[in-house]
Amino acid sequence: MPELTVRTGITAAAHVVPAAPTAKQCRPAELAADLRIGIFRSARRLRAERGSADLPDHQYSVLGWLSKNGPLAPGVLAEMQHVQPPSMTRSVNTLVELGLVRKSEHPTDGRQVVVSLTDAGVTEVKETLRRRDTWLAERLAELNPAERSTMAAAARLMRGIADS
Amino acid sequence: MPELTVRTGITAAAHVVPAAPTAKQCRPAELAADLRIGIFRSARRLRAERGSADLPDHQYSVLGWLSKNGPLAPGVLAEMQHVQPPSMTRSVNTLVELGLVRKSEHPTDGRQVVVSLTDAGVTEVKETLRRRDTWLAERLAELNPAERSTMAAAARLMRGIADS
DNA sequence: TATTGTTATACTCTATAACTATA
DNA sequence: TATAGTTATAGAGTATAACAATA
Repeated sequence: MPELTVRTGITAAAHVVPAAPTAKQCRPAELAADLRIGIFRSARRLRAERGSADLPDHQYSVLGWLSKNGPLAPGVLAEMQHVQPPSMTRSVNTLVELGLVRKSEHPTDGRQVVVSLTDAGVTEVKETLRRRDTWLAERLAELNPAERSTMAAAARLMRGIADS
Repeated sequence: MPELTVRTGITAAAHVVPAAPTAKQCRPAELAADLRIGIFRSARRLRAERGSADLPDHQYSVLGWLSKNGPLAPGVLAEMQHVQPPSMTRSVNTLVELGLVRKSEHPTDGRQVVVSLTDAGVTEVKETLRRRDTWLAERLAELNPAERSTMAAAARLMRGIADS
């Protein structure tokens, strides 16, 4: 358990939730409704923070996946985004025109195309993430250490839930 | 502070986070990145749970706002959804054809139209929320009481953050 | 013959501008 | 004259089907 004594005056229970939820609020059914609202509202607000290219969500996701996974084929990107291949062809072409990605030949398979981020694309991803995290960090900085600890634990639990 | 002694064996600290986050994970900058991922992934997964009408998000939001606020004018709905009036005209007409909303005359102002949910529309909203909450509640039921308490506190903090 | 990607075509959603009806 | 809403038209995004190139 972290000792934050010096700076916060809080010792052992630095991550105790300050205003304890009631037992009712912790029942799965009630909690689900509360949490759903919190998640949707936060996601909506966060998504509004964008990089300077101000891309639509579906185009930004392409940059996000390339940033996370490295160069990918259009077919793979289409599958990731749950769209059909022709739609991804269109999105990728738009991003090429914007100078955010490039298309290159596959080294061994002449049928395939490899899509990768340009420097501008890398910058756009970084800028978008930076703006979102800056906005969120400013809000989190207004919380007290115990509340931040709660959010840190919740962040990990939400990732587990989403991946289940 | 709630006493959950009997059922959980946990007394004073029922909402203590089980695996305490490290101090680093609680710093606003690091926490923001973790939380952003948790929020986006959870929202994406939750949004996939829909009612039987399987409406696109923008059409479902109209039902959601009507459900929350009662009958509204198309212009108000357009403003809420940040779209232009003609777009909302189209969405509302689609929902009318689906039998989920109705358009009526304004009692005093002949220019205005009042959009309200039909019984089918009410049912669709309830079903969507029920499916999302059921899915989420099942995941939450797999957590231990302390983890659920953490999520309950986080839910309230997220609503505060989103509304700030 | 199967796979990868693109082009052709149509439908949906959105926006701006012009129009109708009412205040 | 101002307001609420619709219609007209055009620009994106997506889907299915057909096509081209390669394995």
